[in-house]
Amino acid sequence: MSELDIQRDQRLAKIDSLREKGINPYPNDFRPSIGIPEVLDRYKDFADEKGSSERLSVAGRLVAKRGHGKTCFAHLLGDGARLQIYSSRDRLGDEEYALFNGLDIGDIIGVEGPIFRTRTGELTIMVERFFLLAKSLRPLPEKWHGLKDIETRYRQRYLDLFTNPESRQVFLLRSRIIKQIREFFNLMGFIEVETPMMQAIPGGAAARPFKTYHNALDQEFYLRIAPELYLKRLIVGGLDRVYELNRNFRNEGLSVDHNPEFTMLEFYMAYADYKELMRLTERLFCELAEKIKGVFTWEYQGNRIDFTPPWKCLTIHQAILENSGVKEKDLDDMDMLRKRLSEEGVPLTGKEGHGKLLLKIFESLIEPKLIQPTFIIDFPKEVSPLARSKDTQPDIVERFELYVAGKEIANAFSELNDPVDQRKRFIEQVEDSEEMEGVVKRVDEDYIQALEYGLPPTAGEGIGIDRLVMIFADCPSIREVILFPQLREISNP
RNA sequence: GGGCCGUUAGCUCAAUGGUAGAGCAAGUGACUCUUAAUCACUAGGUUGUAGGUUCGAGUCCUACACGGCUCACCA
Repeated sequence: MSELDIQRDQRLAKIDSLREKGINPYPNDFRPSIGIPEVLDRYKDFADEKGSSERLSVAGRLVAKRGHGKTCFAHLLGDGARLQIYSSRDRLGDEEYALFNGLDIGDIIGVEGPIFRTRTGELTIMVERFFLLAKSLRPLPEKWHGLKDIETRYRQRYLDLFTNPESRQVFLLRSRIIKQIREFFNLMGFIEVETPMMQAIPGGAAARPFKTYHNALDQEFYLRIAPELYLKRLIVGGLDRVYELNRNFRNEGLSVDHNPEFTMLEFYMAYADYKELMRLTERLFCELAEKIKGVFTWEYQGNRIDFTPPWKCLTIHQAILENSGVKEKDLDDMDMLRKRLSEEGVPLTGKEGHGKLLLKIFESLIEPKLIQPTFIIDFPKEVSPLARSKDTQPDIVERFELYVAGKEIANAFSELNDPVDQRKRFIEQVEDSEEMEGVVKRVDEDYIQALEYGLPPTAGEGIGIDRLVMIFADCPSIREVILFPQLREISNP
């Protein structure tokens, strides 16, 4: 019998013995009068060693216990804060005090009593009554080192959350960021919408989708890779400012920057163009920085990132010339670009057009070097099938991507609203695209039809929320900002 | 999918190819202001799995599983 089984059996035996005494080990009739962080705040200047006149009732997880014979100190963890409690045989009497000593670290309990400050200065509740609220059967991770094993932290996130305060902080930060983003867009008159996660034609991006099946409809669906085409249908429908903050699914490799399901903010604004979205994006990030961090600049993984506007803005050509050693005359020379890419070890199919080659050069040579917030503009039309062309340069589109810390954080453009042009580009896309395993490539005629009714001139943007949170929380991996990152299922042979 | 690294008690970690160990957690006892409480004693292991080499394997070799990093894939 393993150590774990022994401890579980001991605690199961305790449950039996409690039940014999008529004590329910899992009651739900205790109501705390105050949360633990509030106790610490309200009584932070309280200095009485004798105790308060008012009695508090608080609840939390027992995380430390120090018995001294006829007295016992312990700590309760609630809402991420720790509060000391003190029980003594004098106060509780023999029977109750024995029950208190029978509590295990990990148990959820409620206590009632006055508050006082110990000789060593710690705010403490004098336990007059206590209640077991949920018996814990398993030993907790080590009290000093916490839970270190990365795999266990992801698989049993609940343990990570209550043992490692830094981890808890990351997810509180994530929640505040998302709340602030919603507030930002709500105040600007955007409405939040929800569009299908299950799509017959996965559009709005070029990624491999997950496939699923609906029994009653007898039809295959794809989990969405982007909400884009549905959101623009809503703009056609007269919802002039919409945003959706929700999950996308892409059936691709996993990495520190990629999780198969990830959270994306997409928003669309009628009667605006990509230049306006650049200004809006700066404002959004500055507001987030100010409200969440209180500063515009902080360290991310050893690099100081400065969000003070205006941010750097480079055309994709400028970025390549500035950072790669590629000569200006070579930018239009497809053979030279190919040569350089093979030198970099980038695999090519041979079918890439000029725009695709440029983009690959940019992604392999430039992207990792863009540490400070940088807008990249003037993307080739060839790699932007949903973006509006520039009136002056039809091969270039009105589009920007935002890079921070070498990561793509946002992608935006003035939307293509010419249905004839859009159909042409969809057809080219279908013809040119490599056959992806199990994915039926076809033109989204329903979307074209919507465009034919008239899409107002519109600008739209997608922001990767997980990556944004990584930068705000200084996390090296996307798994640190996703509560339950995708891991392989443990197989039991 | 490739390469490198890792996997030892519930947790955090040790252990030249030679008897698997510590701290925390657990159990028993002592202790009425402790706080990584202290002190004494006790129990807890198929060293990720399966093979192999060896007189002898946690340690060396092979395969597999899971994870981390990285490369590839990736609008």
